[in-house]
Amino acid sequence: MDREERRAQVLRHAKRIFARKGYHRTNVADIILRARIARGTFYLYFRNKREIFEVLLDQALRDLSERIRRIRMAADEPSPVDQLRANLGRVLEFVMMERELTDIVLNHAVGFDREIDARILEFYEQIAQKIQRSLDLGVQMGLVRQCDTHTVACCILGGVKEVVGQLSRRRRHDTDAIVEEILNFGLRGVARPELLVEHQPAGEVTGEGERLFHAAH
Amino acid sequence: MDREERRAQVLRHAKRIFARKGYHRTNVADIILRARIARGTFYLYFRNKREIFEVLLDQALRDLSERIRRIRMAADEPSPVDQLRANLGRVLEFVMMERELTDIVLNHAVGFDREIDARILEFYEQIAQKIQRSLDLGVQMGLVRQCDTHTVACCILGGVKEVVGQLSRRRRHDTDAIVEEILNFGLRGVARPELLVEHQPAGEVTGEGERLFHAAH
Amino acid sequence: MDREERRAQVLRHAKRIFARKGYHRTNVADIILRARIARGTFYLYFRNKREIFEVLLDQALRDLSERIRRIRMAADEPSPVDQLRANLGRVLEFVMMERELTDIVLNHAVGFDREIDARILEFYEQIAQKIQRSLDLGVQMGLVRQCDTHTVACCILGGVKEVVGQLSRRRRHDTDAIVEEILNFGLRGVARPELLVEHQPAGEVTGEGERLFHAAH
Amino acid sequence: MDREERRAQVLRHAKRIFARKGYHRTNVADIILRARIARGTFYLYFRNKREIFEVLLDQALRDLSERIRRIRMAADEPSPVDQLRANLGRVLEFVMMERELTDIVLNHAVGFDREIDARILEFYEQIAQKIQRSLDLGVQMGLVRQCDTHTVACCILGGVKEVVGQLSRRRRHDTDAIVEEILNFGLRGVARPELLVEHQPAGEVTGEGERLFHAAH
DNA sequence: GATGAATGAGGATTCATTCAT
DNA sequence: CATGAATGAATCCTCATTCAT
Repeated sequence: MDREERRAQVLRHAKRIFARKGYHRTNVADIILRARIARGTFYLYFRNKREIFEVLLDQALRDLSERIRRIRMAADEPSPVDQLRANLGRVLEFVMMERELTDIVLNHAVGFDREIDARILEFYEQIAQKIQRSLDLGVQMGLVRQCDTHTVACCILGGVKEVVGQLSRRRRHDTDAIVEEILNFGLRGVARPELLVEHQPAGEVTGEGERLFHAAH
Repeated sequence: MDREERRAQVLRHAKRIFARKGYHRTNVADIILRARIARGTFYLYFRNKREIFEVLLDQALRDLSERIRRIRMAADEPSPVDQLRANLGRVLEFVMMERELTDIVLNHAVGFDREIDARILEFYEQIAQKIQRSLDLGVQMGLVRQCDTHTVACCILGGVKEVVGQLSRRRRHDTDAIVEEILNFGLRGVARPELLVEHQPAGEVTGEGERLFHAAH
Repeated sequence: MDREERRAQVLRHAKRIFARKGYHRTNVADIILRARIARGTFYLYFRNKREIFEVLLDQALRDLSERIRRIRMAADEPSPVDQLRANLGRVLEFVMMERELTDIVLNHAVGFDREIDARILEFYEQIAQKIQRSLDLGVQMGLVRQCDTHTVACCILGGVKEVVGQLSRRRRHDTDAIVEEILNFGLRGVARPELLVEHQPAGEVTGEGERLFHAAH
Repeated sequence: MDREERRAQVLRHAKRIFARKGYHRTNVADIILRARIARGTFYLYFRNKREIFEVLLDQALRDLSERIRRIRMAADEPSPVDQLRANLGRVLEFVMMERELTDIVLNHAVGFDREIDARILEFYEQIAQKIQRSLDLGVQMGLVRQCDTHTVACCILGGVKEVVGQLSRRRRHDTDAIVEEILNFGLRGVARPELLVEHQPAGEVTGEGERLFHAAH
């Protein structure tokens, strides 16, 4: 077997175990047992237990980072809302595909080690900043109401994290609806209220979302 | 020294250490060193390392639970929004007072042990349910828009958790403003849009919040 | 409460616990719990855990020693067989009365500590010697057949120990019959054969024992 | 070094130490020091301290059990007395070869742990039963006098145990004579008296044994 | 490269004994 | 005398990592 292939195989097994038991309760013994390799072989591919965990973590963080793209306001881009929707969709797609990695990022990598803690914190910090910058832009453009964009960005990030945690735990697959629900909640939370209702008949409830989401066009 | 006093003293020290280093990296040696007691003395007050952690965790969960009260609709109660505000205020007050416990609940108690994991999950689950029930009630009363209240409840819970995490990390104290910010974001996210803007001049932004928050009166 | 009385009370409780769990598995905590005294009080009456055990052991060894009397051949003494019978009877009486002490002497005091091991070994050694001397005397008097009296003495001692162990474990009380049985077995094992059968009709079996036991008169 | 070889080596050292100091006073440190292995290596071969002790105990009990064979009455078998002699010989051979194991079975395994206590008790119980069954058979065949075979079996077992204990402590090697002595004592203790003396001249003492022992032919 | 036996530092827990009140 | 909180040495066991084959 090719070196990279074997390494990937070990990573695959480790991922499942770390996700299930967390870093501390996972032994090297667990990993080599599942990966069907010898103790020494493990150390041929990874410097130590910590490294294999970091590789997995980095992989997840990098992938997630790529899935969350900056909102662009160019004329040839989709509407900001559509860009948000696409971001959210990609994140949830990752979650559904990589439940184990999600679990690791979300739960098992905190309170672990100064350095790794810091790395995760920084990752979330970056996302929060991306969100905050988008909000600031929205305010400038008259789409987002005046608010403490830092706190609101946290709220949004936290909301997504919590829903993501739920999803990774449950076997639900109706991600599109959930994306819509989060988007709806978040946008209403930040939108300037004038953009939400216009000449709307009392009973009609479902249609409004669509209007909001496309109001920026 | 009185028994309870001594026990509390040990707990106090353990709390700081667990918060800083997490359960696994904290030794009994660390705790007894800080608490200035002998090895055996520790085991006089706690069956084992796990127990002292559980005591701290339970203490936090119980305290937090008490701070989050069910929204009541009786005539002699404050408005629902005021009740929400009070809940949030009490939670943030706890966070500021008990940064270490907050840290433990938020970060260090997950991926630890099936049983403790389950206990924390259940705690959050209960809060999510409280939120969801409030939302359901709001929908019935025509205050909250039609939505997937489960997902939205998750979003709200997650938002609060994230902000709380931020707060426990930083030395900020403007909690009242933050409470207001979260409330504002959350309420707008769920309120029926008609309740948000009524005959409002375009420029006026700040006044609208107040109206919303007291709309239920 | 009087000092000696209290000491005796603690000893009584310790005896039961040592018998049931042995020295090593018995904690000072067990003893003070049962005796309803404080930790420090224990050390007021006994230097340490070992001492209380030794007191019990010595008590048992001394009592037993007194119950096993040297066989005397004076004209005004009962027959040697009756003296043996009386010895055995007294030993079994002790066993039935002091099951716990018996248990301690028999089982829980070996492999414990060089010194205590030696003391017990010496005790048994002394009894074996008493038996051996009696046998030697019997040989001289023409009652006992030629044999390796040391080995035979061991056999006899061991036989009694084993039966005693059985008795202390079970709730049987027919000690007299057992005394007779042991005596019968042992005497036949050592008696000169001529003394066992004399002009005896083939079928008669039960009577012979009596003749043997009183043959020395 | 081969796995089994290494394991055996550790067992060999542990055997000596357990025999000398007993279970409780023996540390794992003692064992690994003697066996010249690292702490962890010990736990590679044995789950814990208790297990290595049990392995040794079981080994002894199994070996001993195999050395004590049921007395068979078939025409092509040696005489019952010869079978007894062979059994005794094999037991004493074991004792001389495996003094340490003998010591463990005899002394260091009692009052240790409910389960192990029970196992040893059961072992002796089984031997006692074997003896008792042989006695019952002897009674049926008219070789053994009427008696409480249970008690007598205990006497015989105890006698052997005591002699065995003596042997394992001392450096004697004249086992054949001792076997003969025990046999002689035991057989006389149980034999029907008519079988012991027949037309025997007064002075002749040594010959009688032979006759008895071969009477069953 | 692959193996897995060996290592030993590290950490949790117990319990006999002391001593201030 | 009596108490029981405090002590800390002793001991078992785990597990990440190394290294000779």
